[in-house]
Amino acid sequence: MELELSLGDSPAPAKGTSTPVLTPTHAGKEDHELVLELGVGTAKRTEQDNQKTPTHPGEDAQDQEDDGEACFRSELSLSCQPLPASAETGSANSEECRRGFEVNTVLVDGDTVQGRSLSTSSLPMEVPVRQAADQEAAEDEENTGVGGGARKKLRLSKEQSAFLEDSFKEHSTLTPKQKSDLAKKLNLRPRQVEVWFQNRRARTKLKQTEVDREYLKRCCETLAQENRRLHREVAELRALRTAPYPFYGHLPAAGFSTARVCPSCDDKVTPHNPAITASSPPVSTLFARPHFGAFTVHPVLRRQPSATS
DNA sequence: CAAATACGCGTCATTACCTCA
DNA sequence: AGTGAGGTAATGACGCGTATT
Repeated sequence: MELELSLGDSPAPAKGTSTPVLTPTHAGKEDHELVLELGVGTAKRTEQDNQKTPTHPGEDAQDQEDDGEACFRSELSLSCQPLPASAETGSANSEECRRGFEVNTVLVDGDTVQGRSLSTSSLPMEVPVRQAADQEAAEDEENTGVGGGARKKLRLSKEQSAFLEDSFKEHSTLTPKQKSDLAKKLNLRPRQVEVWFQNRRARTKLKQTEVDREYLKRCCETLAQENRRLHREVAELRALRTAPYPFYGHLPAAGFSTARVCPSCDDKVTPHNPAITASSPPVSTLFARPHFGAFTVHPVLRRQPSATS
C-alpha cells in the first residue's frame, strides 16, 4: 500500500537527450487511478517519423527527441485532457485570419506597400509571393549583412504560412531537398524556410512545455490527494489490527476466513470504516501491481518484532 | 585505428520589427 | 497619435554527429 512514483530511465536508451518523458502506464476507470513513471529517454518511433529518411547527419538524434514529444503528446491527449487539435497552430492561424490579406505589408526603401500579392502561375497553388525586388533586397541584405543598418521584418503571407504549416504537419524537420522545394514553391529563400521551421519547432516545444506543466500539476494534485486518502486508510487498518481478537468474530463469514480477501481490496471487510469505502476505489485498482491470491498480512500491518521488542 | 578538423544541422537565447488593443 | 504587449522573422552562439585527412 504505497504510492509508486518511479523516477528512472525508460527502457529505450536516449542518445544525448534529457527530455523528461512522463508516461501514464496505467489508466484506470477513475481520474486518480494512475501510475506515473517519470523517466529519461524516448519512446518508440511514430509512424510519421518513420517516414523520414535520415539523409544528413544529425538527424537521428533530432528524430529521437521529436519522437519523444510526439509519443508524449498522444499519451496526454488520451489520459489527461483533449489537446486542441491545432493547439500550436491555432494562434498563428487565427492571427493570420484576423490579419486577413494584409500580411504582406512590407517596406521597400522606406515606402509602404500594402498587401502586395503576386500570383505566380507556375506554382502548384496560388501563393501570393513577394516581388523580386523584395527578394533581391533581402538577399542583398543577407549577403552584405548590412541592409541599411536595420534588418527588415519580412512578413510571410497567409498562404505561405499555411503551406509551411501543412508541410510542418507532415514533417517537423526538413531534408535539404524538401527545403529547396518548399522555397521554390513559396518563392522564398531556403534560409527563410529553414528559419521558419526552426521557429515553428520552438513554438511547438513551448506550447508542449505548457501542456506538460499543466499535466504534471494535475497529476501532482491527484497524487497528493490519493496519498492523503491512503494515509487515512493505513491509520484505519492499524486501528483494526490493534483491536481485540473477538472483533474479527463480527466480520462476515465471507470476509476474512472464507474468501481470504485482503482487507485493502474488499469493501466488505471494512464496514466500520465509511471513510475508506465511501469514496475510495479498491486499492488493487490503483496500481497495476501483482496481487497474490492468498491473503497475507500486508507488509504495512506486519509489525517488525525487533522494532517493538 | 585514433586524433584533429571541417561541415552541416539542430537547439536555444536573444534581438528587432510589426501589429493591435 | 502614442504606447506597451504579444507574435514572429531573423541572428548568433554553441553542441553534436559525420566525413575527411
